[in-house]
Amino acid sequence: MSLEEEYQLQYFEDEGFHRLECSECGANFWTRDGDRQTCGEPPCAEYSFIDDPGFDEEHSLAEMREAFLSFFEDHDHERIDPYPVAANRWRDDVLLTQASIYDFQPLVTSGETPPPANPLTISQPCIRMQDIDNVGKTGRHTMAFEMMAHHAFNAREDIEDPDQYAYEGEVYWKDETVELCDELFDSLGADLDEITYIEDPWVGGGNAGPAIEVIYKGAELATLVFMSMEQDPEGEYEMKDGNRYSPMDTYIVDTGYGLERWTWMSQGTPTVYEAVYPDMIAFLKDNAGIDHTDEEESIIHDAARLSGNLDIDDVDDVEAARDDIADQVGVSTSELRDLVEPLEDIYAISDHCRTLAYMLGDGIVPSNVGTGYLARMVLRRTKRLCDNVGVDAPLDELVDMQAERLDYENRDTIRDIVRTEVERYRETLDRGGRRVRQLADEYAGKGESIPTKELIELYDSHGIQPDMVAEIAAEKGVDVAVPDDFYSLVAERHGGGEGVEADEDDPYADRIAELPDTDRLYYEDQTRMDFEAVVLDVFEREDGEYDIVLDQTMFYPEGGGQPADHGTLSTDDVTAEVRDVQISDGVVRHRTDEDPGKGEFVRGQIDATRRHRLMRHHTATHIVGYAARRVLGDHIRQAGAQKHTDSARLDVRHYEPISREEVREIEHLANEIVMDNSTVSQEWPHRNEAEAEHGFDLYQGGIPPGEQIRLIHVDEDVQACGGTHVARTGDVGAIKILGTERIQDGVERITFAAGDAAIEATQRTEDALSEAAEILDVSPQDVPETAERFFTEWKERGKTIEELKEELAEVRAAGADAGEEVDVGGTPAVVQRLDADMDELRATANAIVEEGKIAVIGSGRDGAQFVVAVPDDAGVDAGDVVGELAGRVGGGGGGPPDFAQGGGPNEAELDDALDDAPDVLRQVRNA
RNA sequence: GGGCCCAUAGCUCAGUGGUAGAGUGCCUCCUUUGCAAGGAGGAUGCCCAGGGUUCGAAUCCCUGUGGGUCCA
Repeated sequence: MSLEEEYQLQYFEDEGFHRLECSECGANFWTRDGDRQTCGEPPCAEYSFIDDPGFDEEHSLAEMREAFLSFFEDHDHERIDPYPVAANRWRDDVLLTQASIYDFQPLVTSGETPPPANPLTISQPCIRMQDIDNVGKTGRHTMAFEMMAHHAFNAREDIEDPDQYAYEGEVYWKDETVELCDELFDSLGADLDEITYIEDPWVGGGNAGPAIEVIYKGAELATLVFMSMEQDPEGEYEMKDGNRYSPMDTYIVDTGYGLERWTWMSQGTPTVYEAVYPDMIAFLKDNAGIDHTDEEESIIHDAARLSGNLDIDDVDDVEAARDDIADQVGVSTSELRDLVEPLEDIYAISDHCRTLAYMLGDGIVPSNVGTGYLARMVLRRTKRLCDNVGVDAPLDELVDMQAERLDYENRDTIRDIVRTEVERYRETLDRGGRRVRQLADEYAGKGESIPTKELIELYDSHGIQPDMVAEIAAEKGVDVAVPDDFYSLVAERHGGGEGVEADEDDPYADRIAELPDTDRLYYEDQTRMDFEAVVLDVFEREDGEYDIVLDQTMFYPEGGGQPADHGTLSTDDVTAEVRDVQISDGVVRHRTDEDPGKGEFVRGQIDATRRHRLMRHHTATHIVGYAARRVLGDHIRQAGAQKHTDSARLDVRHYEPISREEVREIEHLANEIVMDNSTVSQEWPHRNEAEAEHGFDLYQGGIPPGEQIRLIHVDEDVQACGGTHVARTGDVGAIKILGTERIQDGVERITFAAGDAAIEATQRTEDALSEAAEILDVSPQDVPETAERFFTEWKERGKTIEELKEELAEVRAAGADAGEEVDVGGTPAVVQRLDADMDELRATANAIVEEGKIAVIGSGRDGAQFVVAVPDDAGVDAGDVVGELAGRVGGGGGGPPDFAQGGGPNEAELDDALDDAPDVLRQVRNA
């Protein structure tokens, strides 16, 4: 079954639309103009709005956004504030927000959670990294953009249980959506006859549905998606991805209107960038000293208009079209290139700076993982573009220009981060440059070019772009051939083998699924440590332990970085020790050593000391996180946390190491909050209200499911949290930060202890110090100074010993107590036993050689060891001698011909071996 | 989260199992002296930590720590 009939809209009929087929591409489309030939979308048609804007008035970005949002507000839509560009703040399957619908996935689109409003309108900042190479060059690609949209969330009315989903009934569907689109165009003064609605079914992420592309004057200005089907092997519709789909109970209007395109359309500038970033472009041109004559200006303008009319979808097309365009505007290709390329860089810089402002403004910290890595990549690319085109304004200032325009409040932090990153990049380049120069020298010496293998290594392990290698190598006159498939070669190095970790098989998942959700009493009263319950089921495990399911429990199951409670479950006959508690699908399982019996009443008793310690550490984690945010900046966000009974750790995103000074400040502030002894409160608001009031910073520890979420208030800090907490901050007792460390780039770990654990931790540190003080026999305050003195003295002593050994060796060699002296083919040889360490043996042997004699020294200090040293021209290979001698003591040895060492374990054979040494020497000489 | 690279003198780095090196900077002296510089000599080191292999480890293996980098 096809989707053709899905497009037979009443609205089209009422308005007298015609369904036509494009003469170029064959696509079906709807239009008021019955004589129309093509669908209107490049390459079937050309842009017709350059120098001839499609709307009545010119709009700036802000004006166009406002026009759109207020239009939909006037048509009964609620205006929603945009979400962060860091989509991983509310979902864990993507890094960046790439469309407005991302804001409502997965919980709203699946019907689990109601939308914040219905219908709604929004202008959502988005970042798409996949077009990064095209930005600036094609005239219309941007990495940062705003997707203006209106959404309506519908649920079918003919389903069995209307309460099954978080929204009910139909708000509106296809006809109204197209009508709204048409009216919006009309309100801006567009020529409605020029609009085409192309049938273009949509598939993505397991969903599908009919969709319409809206084309006006050659530009795709909107996409209207009617998400209504899900993948289903039995489904009646086969879509273009080859899979089958069937209708869903929920169906959603998902529209996307590109703010930049609409703004561009209203201005008719040659490129989208000029419509969106007029101020920034003017600033950058001035800063880079780009100044065009009127004639040049008109060449650039014409070239841009021409390339806009071409089907230019990526950089390769630009290159291919350049000759053609140069020809048409009447200049040489290289002239055109020289005029246009600096502008392309400036366009890209403007766009990238806005991208960075979004990312950093939303609290992304550059790092080598996740969104942090994407931010770093964009930043480095932008820096390269600036250097390339000769923009010398500091990058942090450029990003700040955009951050200011976007009304971010954390502009100082953003500038700080950019400065830190630029400096870091400079260091990487320094390091890389040195490395490349060295390699270039090496290959220049060999008269070869730098091989691909080295290029890959330089890029993959050291972050040096191949073109940079080529540049530096050229200075040294060395060739570099960069293969076309360079980046796929890099990818190859990373291999494919993704380890799929299978979830642990739950042998009784079916039985668990049938049990009711366990009533979790610890949310009602976090301080109570005993309770009564009925045993609903008992599962005997293979290891002889039991999993007990109760109707209700006070036991906290492991979760949110808080370990499970321990304690006991007892009947009159049995007391079962609870050693672990887990929750799955709302059912709590208590791991015990005894079976209290299914159907029995049990009394539960929590190990109160353990729980209290965990509660203190959990509340303390919130306090420390809040204090860190106050001290280090608003970007501070939890990257992970784990509580224990004797300490806890909090990982936060931050762009530089936390200094000792900052640690002190955080500790002070944290303890002030403790001393304030304010109430720690919990509430269960609707998630939409919670998000509206507190933003997504709620989800520090992960994104909880469900409509109602639990919020914990500690001082001014609010977090969605499922853990157990003390009643007042004062109950935490005290907070002692034990240390900070960088666990990965952009993530700092703060380890701390709370309550009695803080005291114990302090005592441990003090014990260590006082023990050290005792050993050094000084007071604790003097330990650092004394340790330094001792260390220095120890080093000096080492040097003195070294010198003395050498002197001793010389005296020995010269003295009469030298060992047996024999003649080996005219060269005197000294054979001697000297029970000393290797250093001394070596020194002695050297001293003997100085006198022109062969030295054979043996030591029984540590097994049997030999050193053999031979003066020049003695005709004896020291390595052979040592090899022979060492063999006799069960070992081996070797070394250069004039100085060898070796040994073996059999010390008893040492003297015999030394006795044989003269013979060995003669043998080796004759060999 | 995964892959790769690196850790040796204050700095930049050589050193692939056998006596720890170079350049630069530093110190002293000499020459010259307005400065820059030139010459001679000298001092530098827990070779990141711990374990293993070996007669012997800066070097090989394992673990950890710290840093860098690429990818999702």
